[in-house]
Amino acid sequence: MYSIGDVATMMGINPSALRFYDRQGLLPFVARDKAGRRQFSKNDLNFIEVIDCLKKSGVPVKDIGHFVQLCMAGDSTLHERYAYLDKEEQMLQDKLRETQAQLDFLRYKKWYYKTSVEAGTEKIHFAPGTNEVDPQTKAIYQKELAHCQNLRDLIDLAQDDA
Amino acid sequence: MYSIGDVATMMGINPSALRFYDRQGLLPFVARDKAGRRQFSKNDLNFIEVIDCLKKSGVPVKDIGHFVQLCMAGDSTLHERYAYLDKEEQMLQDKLRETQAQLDFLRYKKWYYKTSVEAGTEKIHFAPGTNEVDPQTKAIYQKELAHCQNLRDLIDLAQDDA
DNA sequence: TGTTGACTTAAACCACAGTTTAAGTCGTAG
DNA sequence: CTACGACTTAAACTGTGGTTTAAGTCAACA
Repeated sequence: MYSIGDVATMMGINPSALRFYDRQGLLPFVARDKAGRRQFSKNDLNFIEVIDCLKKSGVPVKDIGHFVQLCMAGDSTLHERYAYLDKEEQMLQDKLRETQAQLDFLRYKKWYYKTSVEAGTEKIHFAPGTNEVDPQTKAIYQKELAHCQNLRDLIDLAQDDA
Repeated sequence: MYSIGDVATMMGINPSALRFYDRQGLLPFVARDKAGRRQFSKNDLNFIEVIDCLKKSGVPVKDIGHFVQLCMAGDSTLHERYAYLDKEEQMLQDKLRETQAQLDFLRYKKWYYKTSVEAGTEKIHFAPGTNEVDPQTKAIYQKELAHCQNLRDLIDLAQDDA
């Protein structure tokens, strides 16, 4: 059995946060000693691992509470629990794709600034006679990207960025 | 030139959110017409694309404001802007790895529930004579994962999950 | 020449996810 | 036996990221 402080240390979660989760119905399984102190079992830690994973995946506290309720209800909710995790898997896969898209865009801008730094001015990307970025700039990057061997050569500034 | 409503529609951002970003100093470059209405240029949309990317990457509004200030300051900040995006690239790469780790864990739990549903009870994963998950359960999954051809066969329930 | 509809502002309001505070209860080590 | 540290609660507070409201301005169209 572990105290709330033990769990907080082991899981890297603030004790106040654990009490907050308890208040929100995420920890209905946690036992208490005679003095009313929370006593976490080894199995409780498995639960908290799931809760922590869902939390880090961006699932709202109240939704996690719903899942915990299903867990408390026994074998009749097994299918529903599976379906819930299946949905979350899809969410995470989407999130992974989105993050990748943001990374791709960020790398384009890194290239934009790498080449600007090398040229000493951002103007190399402006449409002639304006202070606006040439609409073709991104297409140029994408062409270079398609032809390049090593992404790092394309977007990383040599050494001196430290 | 585009109105705030045009931009909101094109970028999929609430007009109120755009005004909020402006108040927070994220849109100092936006022009106004005689009546005080915001007029967004094509180049402003490039900026908003960057802001939107950073926002979706989880960068706090005030940090984005700092980056925008650098952009306003001209060529002398090119290197700093590059370094900023380089740091954000690392952040996003870390985030990608974290999300992948959460996905891996979620898939373990999907397997846990798939096999439980197939058995009709969660008890197949409990240590004998207890109501606690056997500490070896995850190791069993990882062994099966290492040997399996197709992840979907391992963790997806046949058809009827619809 | 109204009267829409889209815009403007400041200020109030909201949800979410905790964190902090204040007051109190235990168990144990000196 | 008392003092300390770790725990308990309810309630107040915080920060972030907006959204909503109220009151007003303006351009264009019937």
